[in-house]
Amino acid sequence: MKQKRQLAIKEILGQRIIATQEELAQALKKAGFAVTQATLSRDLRELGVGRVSVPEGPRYVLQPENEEQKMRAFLGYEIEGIRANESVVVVKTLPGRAQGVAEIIDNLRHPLVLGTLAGDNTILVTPASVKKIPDVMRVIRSLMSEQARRRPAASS
Amino acid sequence: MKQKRQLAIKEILGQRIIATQEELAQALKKAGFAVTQATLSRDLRELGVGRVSVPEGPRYVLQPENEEQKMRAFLGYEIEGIRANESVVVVKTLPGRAQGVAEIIDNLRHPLVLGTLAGDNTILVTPASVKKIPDVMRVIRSLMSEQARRRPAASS
DNA sequence: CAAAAATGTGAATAATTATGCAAGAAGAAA
DNA sequence: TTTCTTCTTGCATAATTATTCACATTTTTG
Repeated sequence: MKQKRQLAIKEILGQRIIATQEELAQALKKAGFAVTQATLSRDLRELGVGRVSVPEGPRYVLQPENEEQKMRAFLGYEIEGIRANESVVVVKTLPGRAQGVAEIIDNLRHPLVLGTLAGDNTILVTPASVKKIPDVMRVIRSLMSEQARRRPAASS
Repeated sequence: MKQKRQLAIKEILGQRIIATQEELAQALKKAGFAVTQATLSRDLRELGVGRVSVPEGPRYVLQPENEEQKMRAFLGYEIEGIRANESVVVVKTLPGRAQGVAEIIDNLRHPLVLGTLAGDNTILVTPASVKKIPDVMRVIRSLMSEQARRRPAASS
């Protein structure tokens, strides 16, 4: 039921203007989904729906999948490998993609990552501490995990 | 002062993660702007800043309203169709719009797209691999997604 | 200049959202 | 089936946001 309800939420938000979760609850009720505001709060979080205020008042909006999210969807393809020595982590990417991937890593603002330096197909990731290198590698790998089930990249 | 403060708000939101208006007030205070939550509520509305909840909790996000997105808003109208054979993807556009649309596709610098060649109303998109053709088509279709949503799909 | 209108703000509070907790449902394991 | 997890959800309430009211300041108008 949850899944269908969340689909219904997207449809409703795409159609009419919803200002509050209570209002959304009303609309859902008419569509055959009776839930409380608490559940909607959770649904909206899971859906990544945003709430923006405009002069006419607040309203919920489907967040347009932003550039970074789209980029992230392809990290699995772009990252060729992750290695490390005693002091830094090195990420190998497809040719010319290092800048883009580094950008995404930077934007994570992960406390364990001090910063990145990107060349053409290589990124140098500086960990907050050399002791955290395994953790940093895990973090970067986790970026690819979503894509793990897709077929491995085969180059032309 | 108000104008400078709102500029500062944008900067802060672009830099770090802000979960609440109180938190934003703190950050602003350090930047030399002492205001209350009430004022920030108004500022955020005027700025059109959004608040989205993610698994880690709520956070404020600058709503993307940039030029490219506006361009993309027209893509749905400009793209007439997307087809492919065993080796290339062909995008049909409105007369004279192929160059413009190809430009946008190029700017994606998507790893799965080697390059484009645009005529008057036809674009030839070369995929990184013929095996990736379905993915490439998906990518291009996703550019139109904003429009696709307006067409309410019948659902279960 | 004086009066009137518009603007900006804080304090208090109304409105709304997020969450801790507990309970029921649906599976998974034995 | 029984037991143990894992999900979902509602209730109550904590946390947060939006708004009303009052007041001060600035801007506009006559």
